Formats: sequence, C-alpha cells, structure tokens
Amino acid sequence: MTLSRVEIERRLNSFLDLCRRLGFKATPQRLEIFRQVAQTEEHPEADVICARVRKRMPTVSVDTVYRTLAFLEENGLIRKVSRLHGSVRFDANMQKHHHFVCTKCGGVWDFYSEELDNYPAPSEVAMLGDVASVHAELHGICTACQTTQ
Amino acid sequence: MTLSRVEIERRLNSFLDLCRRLGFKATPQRLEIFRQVAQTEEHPEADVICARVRKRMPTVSVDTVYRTLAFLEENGLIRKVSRLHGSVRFDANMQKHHHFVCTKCGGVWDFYSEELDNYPAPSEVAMLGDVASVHAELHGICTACQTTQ
DNA sequence: GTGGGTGCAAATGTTTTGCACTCGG
DNA sequence: CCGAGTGCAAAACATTTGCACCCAC
Repeated sequence: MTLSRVEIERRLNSFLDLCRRLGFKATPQRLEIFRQVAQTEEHPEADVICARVRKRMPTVSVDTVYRTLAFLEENGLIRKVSRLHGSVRFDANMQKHHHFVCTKCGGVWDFYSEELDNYPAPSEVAMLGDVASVHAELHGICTACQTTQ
Repeated sequence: MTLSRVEIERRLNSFLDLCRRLGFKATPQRLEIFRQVAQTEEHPEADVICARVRKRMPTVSVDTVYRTLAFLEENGLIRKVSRLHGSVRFDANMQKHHHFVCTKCGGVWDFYSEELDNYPAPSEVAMLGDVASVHAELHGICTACQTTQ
C-alpha cells in the first residue's frame, strides 16, 4: 500500500479539524511538522523530522518539534512506534517468546505461543523480504491495575 | 512460567561457558551484572540493573554496566527488548497495522493482517489481564539488503 | 488584545568515549 | 606478566523545561 495524495490530504484535514474542534491553534509550524510525518510511510525519527521541517522553515526549533509530536500523539493523529513503554529493557530469556504489556503500570510479562512463532507472513510481507522471527506485543490492562481501578 | 533456581543456574553456567570457550574474562562485575538480568523476569532497564548491582558491588561504574550489557547482547546471552532499531519513530498511519523491520538497514514497512489483529490470546495471557490490542513485529532482511549482499 | 505557542538557552537524563590503572587467566 | 576489562570524568546525544516574546484566533 502506497500513500496516495488523497490519504495525505485526509490526514492534513483531520489535523485542521482537530484544531477547529478543540480550539488548538493551527500554526504553520504544527502544520509543517505534521505534514512531514503524514506524507511518508517511513516512520521517521524526531531528528529526521526536525531536519525536513527546517528545510522549509529554517527557524523552527527542536523543542517545538518535540512538543508538537507529543501534542499530535496526545490527540491521536500520530503514534509513537516504540515498544515496551518507550525505554530499553533487558531480557535473559532467549527462548522464542512474546510480551504482554500493561499500558497502565508498564509491567511486562513473557508468554509463549507456537502459533505466533510460526505465523505465516502474508504475501505482502514476502515481497518486502525474508522473515526470520516474529515478536508480538499484546497491550492491555493487567489484573492488578484492573482491581486497583 | 516462573523462573526456577535450575534455570537461573543454567543461565549463569552458559555465561561461564561463553567466557571459557571464547577467552573472555569472567570478572565478578560481569557475573554480577548478568546475574541481575538472568534472575528476574521483569525486563529491567539499565539504570535499575545498575542500582541492583551496586547494592552488592558499590564501586561498579555505570559505563561498565552499559558495556557489559552490550557484551552480553553481542554474545547472545541477553536480548535488548527495545524500540525499532533503538530509536523512537513516528507514524501517522492510525489504522491497525504491523511492522516488518529489516535488521540490516533498519527500514520499517507497515503491513496489515486481520489474523494478527484478531489473534486470540492464549489462556496464559488471559490470566495476566485484558488484551486491548496486538502489535507484531516481523524481523528479517529486506529484499534490497539481500541483493546488496 | 490576549493566551496559547514558539524560540532560545540552559537543564536533565541517558549512553558513549578516552585514558590510565588493575587484575583475571 | 600483560592485555582485556574497569573506573573515572568528560563528551555526546536526546529530550525537557523556564521564560520572554509573538501571532493565530
């Protein structure tokens, strides 16, 4: 699936819509930063986004980029593609396994699933490359956090 | 699955084995750092590991912890459970989707799979909590990196 | 006009690096 | 012994914050 002009347009409109609905300011900086994320499928990092934005708007500061990305994420326009609550963790379990992550407390539990280990990649993926391993992350609320309300 | 004394023992032995086989030094620092990762299932972050190591060996420096974790990872004793190739990336695709990650160039591609979206969590997981979403990451080598050798 | 947003600079937190010293094999 | 490994301090990053100024509404 390639990103169509129509889809990019739709995304930009949903940004303008959000601002209109909730009274946020649709500043040129915000629009440009969002455009740089919305018009690509390559999941760029913050510094890459910053560099691209600055090509068109050289005065935009790094912190505006970070603040805007946080703003866009809070309002559901973009997603941070990071795993396990954002920080690097270490695991001495070298068996094939998957993770259940509690989105409330950040706790992580291992679980095993041959079904996931042997998940046959769709042809779509076969065209992209050879799959060597599968790792799934299930997000939800753990029982402890459910009872603690 | 809880971590048994036997399993911890096995892990520590595989560390000593590695050092013996490949001529690395089994220093007390390395052993203690590895023990802290090997004896828990909670996937601790670097600073947590550092703090725990220092309880028993107060003089261990932060950089030794980082260097040792890197050393252990390079030699397949632990895994870094981290974000897509180490850095936080952003994605404006808000549909349910999954990622194919090239372990060579770090490229990330989206793909869709209803099968994964609707993956029924095993009872093991149902006991841990309620699953709200599934995200799979397939790792492999992309076609471009395969041809570039 | 005015408050939400921005830019700057400085602070913070995390990971890496250079170098001299140490100690495990 | 002697070179791999460590400790220290400083550097290199990435991200956040305080504050004065500005411009979208």
